Amino acid sequence: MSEERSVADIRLEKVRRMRELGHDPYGVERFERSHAVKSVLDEFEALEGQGVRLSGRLHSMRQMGKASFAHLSDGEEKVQLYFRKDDLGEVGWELSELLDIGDHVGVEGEMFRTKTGEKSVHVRRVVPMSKALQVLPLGKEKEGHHWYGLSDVETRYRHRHLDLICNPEARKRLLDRMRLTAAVRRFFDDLGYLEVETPMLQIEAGGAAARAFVTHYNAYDMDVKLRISLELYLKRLICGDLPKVYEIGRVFRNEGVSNRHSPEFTMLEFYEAYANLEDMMTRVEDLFRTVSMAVFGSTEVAIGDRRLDFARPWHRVHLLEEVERHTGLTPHDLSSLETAVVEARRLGVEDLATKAGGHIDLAKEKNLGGFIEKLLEVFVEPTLQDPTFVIGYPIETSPLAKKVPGDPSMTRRFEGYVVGREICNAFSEINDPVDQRARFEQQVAERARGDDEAHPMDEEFLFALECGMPPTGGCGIGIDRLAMILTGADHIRETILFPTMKPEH
RNA sequence: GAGUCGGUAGCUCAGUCGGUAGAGCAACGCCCUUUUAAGGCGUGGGUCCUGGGUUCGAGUCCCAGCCGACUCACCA
Repeated sequence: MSEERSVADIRLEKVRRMRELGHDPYGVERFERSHAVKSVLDEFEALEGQGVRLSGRLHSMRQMGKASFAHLSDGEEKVQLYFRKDDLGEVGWELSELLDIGDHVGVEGEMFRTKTGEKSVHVRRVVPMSKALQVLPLGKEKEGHHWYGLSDVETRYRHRHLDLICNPEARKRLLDRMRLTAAVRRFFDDLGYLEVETPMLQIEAGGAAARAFVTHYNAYDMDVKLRISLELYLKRLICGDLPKVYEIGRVFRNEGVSNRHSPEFTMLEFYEAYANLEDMMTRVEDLFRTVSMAVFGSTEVAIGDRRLDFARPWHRVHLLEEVERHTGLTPHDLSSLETAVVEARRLGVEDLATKAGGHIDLAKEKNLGGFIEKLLEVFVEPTLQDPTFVIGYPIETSPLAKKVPGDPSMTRRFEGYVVGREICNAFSEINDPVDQRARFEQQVAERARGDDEAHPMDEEFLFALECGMPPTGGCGIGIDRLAMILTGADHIRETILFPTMKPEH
């Protein structure tokens, strides 16, 4: 017995047999189809009895003597194929008998309905175009139930092609994400923005508070870092009198992973000269409306158990007012870390945080700005279900944003929230080189005190500012998270084709 | 980084008290010219994640490690 033959051996034998019959599946270079599968189903009434040419992958097979049935998928829809020995001739029939689930084929035949009413192709010619040497997790299904599939998430991420073949929901979500990116591009192109590309390898990675990946540049024998944001180079282009620029690109942050964090993720940043914070809000509102229309065909999107309508303007609230509303801490209480901690103790903020499902340890708070953002995160964020802009962020955590006139502790910065999740970060950019230098110096001092995520000094950027930058509004949006929210994904990896994974062994 | 849970056939999973490794789908052979979870008869298939240990005997118990999931911490 030859029971030790592997599936691959058996299928390679079938390839040899096909070649003996005069057809080399791997020799085929092209096959011109007349229709997409979806269109032969949609236009069936007009096509019934007409010849069609289709191509795709076999998802199921039912052989029954001198006839057989199969389902062909072109990635979008599936249609049934009907093979009959009498109609295919000896060679054609034998070729069809050598087919397996997973093979790519082209077929020629006419549309008809079977006894049970299924729209099908009565195949007159079959052209095998590649053989699946591996067993694919495909097979039988009926009315939503299926007797195959790939649910192990590790396998789905490591072998994403199998996920794309077998799991229509995963496939749709990933495709939606790609269409979303395309819609974002179209949005900015239509507004007259210029799409640019800036360096990924940098001597010092700046523009955000994060740890960078380090790699080595052999030619210059020096270590370089992978970018953690797009910000500083894009603003240097604003300084170069490119008044509207955007970039969609990968940034890298050497930090922990979670369902909302991937070490490499796709950032959108856009900058517009002579525009301010309020203009950026308008841009974000327009962007969400346009993108949801382009991807989902509606400005109304169901997210979890909520229906959001991006046709409506977003709520606008002020950070300190919201914090006061939820904690009782007044702007005056929050004028210094010391008084803030005293007042927070008096109000029992730690217990309130626990009740709200968060955690605050007053003894651990190091600076006022960080504490305020912590309060925002624990008490305010969960309440921001409808699209909302939170305006006015503390200066310590906003080293690239203009100060609020008359209030040197606050900046002209906002973040946008949807279903309690932060989705964008924007500000009126600092264009005063003296102010910017002072902010960097503050950051460098933080770094010296052990904060390895503080911004480094960037003399090149400062030089550009010194040459004159117009007033500018800027905004950053994490594309993966945007896709997560809009497609209802519970893990960021569901929106990334090939998420970072440790090697299997 | 910490805690909890998981890893058994190509896929989805079961495996009792420690006693010969199981099912469905997929695969292979035969029959079957409108089936659709096609059907009938038959067959093969395992590094039970890895390495140690306990035991007459380990998929099962113990220890260590690897990979993953979830929760938490940092971050967007």
